[in-house]
Amino acid sequence: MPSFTEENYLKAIYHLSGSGSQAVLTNEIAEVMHTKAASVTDMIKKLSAKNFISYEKYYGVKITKQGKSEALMVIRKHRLWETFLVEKLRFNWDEVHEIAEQLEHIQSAVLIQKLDEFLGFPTTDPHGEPIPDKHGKIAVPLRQPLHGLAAGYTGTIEAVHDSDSNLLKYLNRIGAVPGKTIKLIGKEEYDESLEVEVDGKRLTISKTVAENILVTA
Amino acid sequence: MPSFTEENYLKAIYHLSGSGSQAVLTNEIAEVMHTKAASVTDMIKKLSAKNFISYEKYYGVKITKQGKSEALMVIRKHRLWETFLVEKLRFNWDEVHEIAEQLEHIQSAVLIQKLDEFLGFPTTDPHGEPIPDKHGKIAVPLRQPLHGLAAGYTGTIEAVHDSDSNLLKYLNRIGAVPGKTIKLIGKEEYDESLEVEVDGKRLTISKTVAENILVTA
DNA sequence: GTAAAAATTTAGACTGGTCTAAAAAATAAT
DNA sequence: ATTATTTTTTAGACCAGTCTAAATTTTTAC
Ligand SMILES: [Mn+2]
Ligand SMILES: [Mn+2]
Ligand SMILES: [Mn+2]
Ligand SMILES: [Mn+2]
Repeated sequence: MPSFTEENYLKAIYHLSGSGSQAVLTNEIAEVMHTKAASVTDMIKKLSAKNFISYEKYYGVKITKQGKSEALMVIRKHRLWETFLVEKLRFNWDEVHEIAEQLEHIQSAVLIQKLDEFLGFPTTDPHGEPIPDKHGKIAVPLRQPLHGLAAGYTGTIEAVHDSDSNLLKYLNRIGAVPGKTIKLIGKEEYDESLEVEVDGKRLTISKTVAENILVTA
Repeated sequence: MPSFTEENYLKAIYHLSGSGSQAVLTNEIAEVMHTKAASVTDMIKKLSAKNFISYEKYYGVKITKQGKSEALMVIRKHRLWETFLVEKLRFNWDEVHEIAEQLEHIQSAVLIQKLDEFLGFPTTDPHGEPIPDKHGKIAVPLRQPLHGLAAGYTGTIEAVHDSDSNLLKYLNRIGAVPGKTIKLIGKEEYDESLEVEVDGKRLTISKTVAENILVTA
């Protein structure tokens, strides 16, 4: 079994690799883990020794089948707990990520199965992210950041990035939540801000915000 | 904030001290923590430096007001999570202790308040143990192990010790659960087994079992 | 009251995870 | 092609928590 810390590394590597396809570099891991490259190299060796990743010196790491499976189980737990916190305990969607970071490491296969059942086998978490099933199968939806699309685009908000509480509070305030239709009216060249229409309301959002809104392709 | 490990030590010391009244010896702690006396001495120094306990060399430790408060919060979380697992996730009462040992260390005051509310502010856990309130106030009930009482005793089962899953399965099978009336018919001198009547049924229980059943005084 | 036994503490070492500073390899610039 | 820069790895250290073995203190036995 991977340790608490190893689970966090595997999750980060999985996400950085685009669900396991590309190789991930040491510095990329260091950045998202808020740690130093030297620490990452140490951990990489441990994960490699346990066959969770394959490692070629100076050329980054690739997650293995086994590592991917572990990562997906942690992601499943994280998203189920977030759903529980919002649906059952009535948390706001901006308050749950940090708590789920802890809950995702509780070890008990039965627990997570019963939790899944209790929640009615949800398919997405409060931020629109898909929840892997008990076999680690996950629906990989086609979607892209709103920033980068051309003016005239119309689509549906599929998910939003969940790690910044202030962003989520803001998105909730302007009604930019998963399921809503969003139109891209125009782009401002100077600061790359976007003129959009969400839920019938016209407003301007910054580049940073637009990068965190994921819409249908 | 105390660490994961420090919380487990504080909880053990609190229980061993009889809710904080008596001093606790190094070897007692080592035994319940499944560790060695040398490790306990090391930890004692850390807990003492943080003012969770007061420590006199060679004469054991006493838990402080602050240490007691921390211990009670961990106990509160443990018992609320056990209640959640049984009441909401439909676990059997013998399956929840180990999982609650992990869940009790999740850090979030809001979480535990919302959980308490979700459960309808329960006052006892699935094994009959009282749940401290958010201020750490706990009802200290008068009760004693069934073993040691005199033949002829009649009373109510208040609680049972919860750390052994096989014991709990057995108690459930014979109907010796909190709330039930229990009569002590007689004692066998040889092995200190007891002849009892639980829920109208006559049966013999061993000394070990009787030590784990807590009844009204 | 001294000796033996038991309990406790110290000394030194190990693992997991982290860090800084220095060395080595890879990439970019000229 | 050599130099300069960036990335990555290694070397050595630290902290939390644990261990074994040895030293110290307390308690028990006679
Ligand atoms: Mn999250
Ligand atoms: Mn985490
Ligand atoms: Mn318990
Ligand atoms: Mn615990």
